[in-house]
Amino acid sequence: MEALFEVLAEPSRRRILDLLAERERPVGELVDLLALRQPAVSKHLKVLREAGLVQSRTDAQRRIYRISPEPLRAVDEWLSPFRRHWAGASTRNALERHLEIMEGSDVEAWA
Amino acid sequence: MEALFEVLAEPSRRRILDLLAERERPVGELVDLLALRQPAVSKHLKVLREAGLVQSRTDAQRRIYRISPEPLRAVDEWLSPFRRHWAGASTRNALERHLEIMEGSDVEAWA
DNA sequence: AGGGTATATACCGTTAAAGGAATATATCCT
DNA sequence: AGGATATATTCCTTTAACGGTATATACCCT
Repeated sequence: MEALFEVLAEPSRRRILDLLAERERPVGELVDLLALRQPAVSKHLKVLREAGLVQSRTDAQRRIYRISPEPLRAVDEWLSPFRRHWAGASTRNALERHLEIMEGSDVEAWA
Repeated sequence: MEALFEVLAEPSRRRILDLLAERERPVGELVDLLALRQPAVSKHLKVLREAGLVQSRTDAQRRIYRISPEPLRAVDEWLSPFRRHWAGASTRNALERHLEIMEGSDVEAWA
């Protein structure tokens, strides 16, 4: 597996990214922080590495992982077309409400 | 299934969202545009509905679907900690893109 | 009422991801 | 060299997502 969104679909992998966004960490530290055994963490790290989301460097027997967030730009870009839609009720401005009314949107009809 | 990122992990579901970001569409139109049978499309739409990512309204026998992108804000927010790491000049571009799209955004307020 | 169209649901088979235990690999230290 | 530590890999089992076919449901029209 290596499709970006599928890599991010795994909660533990997102958690690892969150933890590495704070600071770089060795595998053992991630094992302590996640409710997973070391092999599971190593496997998630492998997936993240192959997706280009993390990098590792060697420190004696340890591998120190750090974030490599470049690929996340793709997620940001994918969101772009939706940003224009998600001006929600609290943030939508008067003009938008006005236009919506003038277009005759039947809000009730939408489940 | 209903965890947001897992919903988005499915390529066909993202494609549906892309298509609905352009305009609302009935199920049959999505079936024509995707390389999937109608039941598969309906199932993806169900998942998207339960995730709050689409809404449907009835038009005779047809169901017209449209985007309901509020949940995607969570993805945008999840990305926040990583934007700090998108180093260099392009970070500024991403920020500008972001602000540019947000309605009523006041650039001063982001200083 | 009955046939046609549009969509949803039920059921099934296939496939793959995820985690654990065991083991391999690499490095350190004495 | 040999043992200890840290991480990666292999193998196995379980679980669930996905797509297909068949069928149910809803609405239209004559």
